[in-house]
Amino acid sequence: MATHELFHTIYQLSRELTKQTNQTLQSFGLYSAQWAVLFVLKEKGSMPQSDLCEYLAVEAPPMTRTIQRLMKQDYVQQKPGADKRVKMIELTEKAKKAYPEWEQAVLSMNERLLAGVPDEQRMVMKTMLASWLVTLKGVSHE
Amino acid sequence: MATHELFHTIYQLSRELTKQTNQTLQSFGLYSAQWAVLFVLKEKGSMPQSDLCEYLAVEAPPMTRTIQRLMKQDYVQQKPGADKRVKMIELTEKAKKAYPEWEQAVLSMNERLLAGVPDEQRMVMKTMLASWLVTLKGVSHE
DNA sequence: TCCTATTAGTTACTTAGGTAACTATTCTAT
DNA sequence: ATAGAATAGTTACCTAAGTAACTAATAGGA
Repeated sequence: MATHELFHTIYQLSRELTKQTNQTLQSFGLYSAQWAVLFVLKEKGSMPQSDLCEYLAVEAPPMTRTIQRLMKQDYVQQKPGADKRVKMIELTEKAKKAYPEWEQAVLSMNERLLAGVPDEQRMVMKTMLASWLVTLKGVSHE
Repeated sequence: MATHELFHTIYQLSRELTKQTNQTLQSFGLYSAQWAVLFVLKEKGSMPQSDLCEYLAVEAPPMTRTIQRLMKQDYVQQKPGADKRVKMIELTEKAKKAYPEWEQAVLSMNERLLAGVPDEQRMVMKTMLASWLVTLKGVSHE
């Protein structure tokens, strides 16, 4: 098969989805990378910065930057952990209050972007891509 | 469905594929964005810079940068078009000579990364993602 | 014809992620 | 108990894409 096309399509999709997410979040003064962090913190609660990296599969430096910006906006705060190296990250009250509005905007955007795709296809894509990603990470990890 | 997961997976996949591509091209002194341009020029021949943008769905500024770097490496040259605004871009002899080696490296990488995925699934993914991308672009275009 | 709108490309600045090199802790093995 | 390895996080610098604002050239309409 022409593997080029598959790779190219995934790349294009990723960029388009990020662009749309940024547009959606623009009115809240947020960007996609920040949203990803806020989403995880909402789901999982307080956690070390390194866990955020692992969860989002992002290296430490970009995470440092994203968190510093979220702190500047008072959406996130850090508390020293028992281990003096780690910084525990958690949502502020301000963020918790604003969160539902953000979530609603993102969810309705997701629905709009997937409007033409039947639920079955969404599931198939999600399953195939996720399992491929797992093997992909596994291969390069060995 | 949990649309978050699908979007997240696509984003992760895109980043992993780009990273692997960069690693593969590293020994040739090339990066993924440059390779994309070289690939299109090889397939389509000489074309205006704006056509390259359209083909790769990239805005003009990043394309300017990528091409300037490719010119510095003597892999690409620009010739003025009949319209004095346009710059026609084409591969140099040096690039044409080196191309097969690059292509071979990328193709074998693609096969390696897709090793665990049966051909049927590759086709299904490609088809679904491509058609989704088209509708996605169409929606935001209107 | 000439004035306006459009198009091609560049420059400046932004978000976003990556690697390398570094500091400061903590863990481990002798 | 301590020296060396591993871990958490930061800083500096890289590729990469985006928008806004700009220049230069072309196209189109009054």
